[in-house]
Amino acid sequence: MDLEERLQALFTQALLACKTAGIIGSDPIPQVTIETPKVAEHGDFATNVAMLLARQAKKAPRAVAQAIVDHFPAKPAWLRELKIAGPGFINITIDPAAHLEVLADISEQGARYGSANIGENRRCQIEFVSANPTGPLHVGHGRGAIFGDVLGNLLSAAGFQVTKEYYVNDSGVQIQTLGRSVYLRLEELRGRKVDFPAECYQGAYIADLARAILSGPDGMRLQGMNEADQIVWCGEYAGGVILEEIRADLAACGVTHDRYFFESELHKASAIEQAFATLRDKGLLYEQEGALWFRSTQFGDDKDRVVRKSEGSFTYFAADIAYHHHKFTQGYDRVIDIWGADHAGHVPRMKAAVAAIGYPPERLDCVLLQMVSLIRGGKVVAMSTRRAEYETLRDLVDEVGHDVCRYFFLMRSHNAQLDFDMELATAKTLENPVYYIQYAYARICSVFAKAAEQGEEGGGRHGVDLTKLALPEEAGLARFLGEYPRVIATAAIELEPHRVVFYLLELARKFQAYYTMAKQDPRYRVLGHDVATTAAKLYLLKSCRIVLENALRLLGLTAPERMAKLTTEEEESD
RNA sequence: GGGCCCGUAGCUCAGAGGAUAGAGCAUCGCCCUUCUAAGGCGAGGGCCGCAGGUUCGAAUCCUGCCGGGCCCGCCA
Repeated sequence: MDLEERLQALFTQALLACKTAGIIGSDPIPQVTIETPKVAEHGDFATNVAMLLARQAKKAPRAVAQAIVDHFPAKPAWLRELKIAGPGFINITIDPAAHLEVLADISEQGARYGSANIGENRRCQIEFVSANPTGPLHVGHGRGAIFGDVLGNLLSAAGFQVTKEYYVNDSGVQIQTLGRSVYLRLEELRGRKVDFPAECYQGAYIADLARAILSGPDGMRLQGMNEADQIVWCGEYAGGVILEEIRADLAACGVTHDRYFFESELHKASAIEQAFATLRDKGLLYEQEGALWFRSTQFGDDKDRVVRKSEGSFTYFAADIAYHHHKFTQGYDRVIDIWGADHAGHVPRMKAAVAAIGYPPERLDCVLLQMVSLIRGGKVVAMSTRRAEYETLRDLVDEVGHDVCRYFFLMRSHNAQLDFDMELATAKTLENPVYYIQYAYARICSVFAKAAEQGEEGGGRHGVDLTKLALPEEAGLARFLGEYPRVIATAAIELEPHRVVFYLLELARKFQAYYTMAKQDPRYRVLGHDVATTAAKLYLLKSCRIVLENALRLLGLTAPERMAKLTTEEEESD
């Protein structure tokens, strides 16, 4: 139990005592929240519970606070002082050494430190990227890919059994169009003059594919097929090749899915018909103007949706219903879809579908990622999928590197639009927060290397004298390390990985500040003290290293033990 | 016209009922005999879009308005 939980328990006891004494009414006592004051003079912790109770107690908030303090259980040794302040806060001061206790937990739990059991081992599927295999991934997909990957790690750390899945639309119009696009380029190569239609994929990669087919073993065989068969073959072939390229691009930024689920599997298993049977039994399907409609308005959508077009084919949404039906029959307790903000309008219908097939819609979360703009030279790079004028994810990763790419996609709330500023990501590497964080980690490793060199012992679990960590920054650092599990828990509950990014940056800052103090004040040096002091300081550093490493791993960033010296801008101009 | 997201320092953004609103970048000043100065310390800079309301207390919750992004198909 950490300090906040212990304080919460003590205050709850005090409130019960007040209730027994008749000072506060018989209403259920409120949840005691322990917060961290922004100002140091307000103590280590504070609670506002007296102000919340003032109304029902019909007393001034400060009087209620006084009563709570009077009825407080016997103070444990680590609790120094309770002080009533301001409009009715109770400020709490604790023995700084108490903050250091967490170091033993960190040391003991190692890579597991920060994990929680919110998920209680429930199964959670998270679906992301799911781009149609009709062309390379662009930077917008990159955000979804890295966000999804890290959200998966986060939920895994929070105690869910996570499966990361990619839904592949390998049938339907888009693959037909892809096939036709490749086929037409093939015809061009064979010397036929063709009008390349606007709705076909314009990118140069289409012609590249056609060229590869023509010069490959299938080139001759295709000649013997009729046009329709050639188009089908081209679609399947190109889709397969492009999907492999997508897979490779994802791998280049450290994203792997546990499973690729193909839309064609749904068709093979007649999953759409089966899902429809369920809906039809409930009277949720009806025909109108030759099309088949799903009564999504019964579940809060603003209009009913077509699931089978009047020309007979299913809509994309029909397959989505079947797919989500499938997800839940697979035994997932929880399903998360990660979509671009342009799909916001799909959320009500998807939730409606989940409810209609008989699952509580809360079991589906749709996380919407706002749009990404790539900034070069202070200007937004115009992108057009239609004209195939866009920056690919692969080019971005190649240009800025794996870690910077991931960090930049993760550093914003999913509700905020993301400006991916290439100037910041590349040219100003010295101010880049990614390197700053990694440098903190490398510095710790370097101290340990030095310690080993000099034969100084430390970081061991036994016999560490924590009283040797008497500097205020040391208690502060330990305290901040102690907040890590809470950050993970909140981030997991809110589905907000960026909270971990901000925590990590702040931890790096706190460490760097502490470390640099040694330049002015030898007490801040880690090595070179008496054995017990050095051992204690190394023990603190070991904990910092564990938390940095755990957070970096969760975000999928590398934790380098040393960093190559980069050149500064002045040096470059020499 | 309707829906979703956003509006906070010069710029990019955290903070989502608490006390004196934060960080990075940019600007200015100071600090290297030492475990990596790729660093640290400090300063300036804010009607938290506007107007009402709820509350002991609002950047945070509610309503309206203004500005920006995305969407509103028997497309995917």
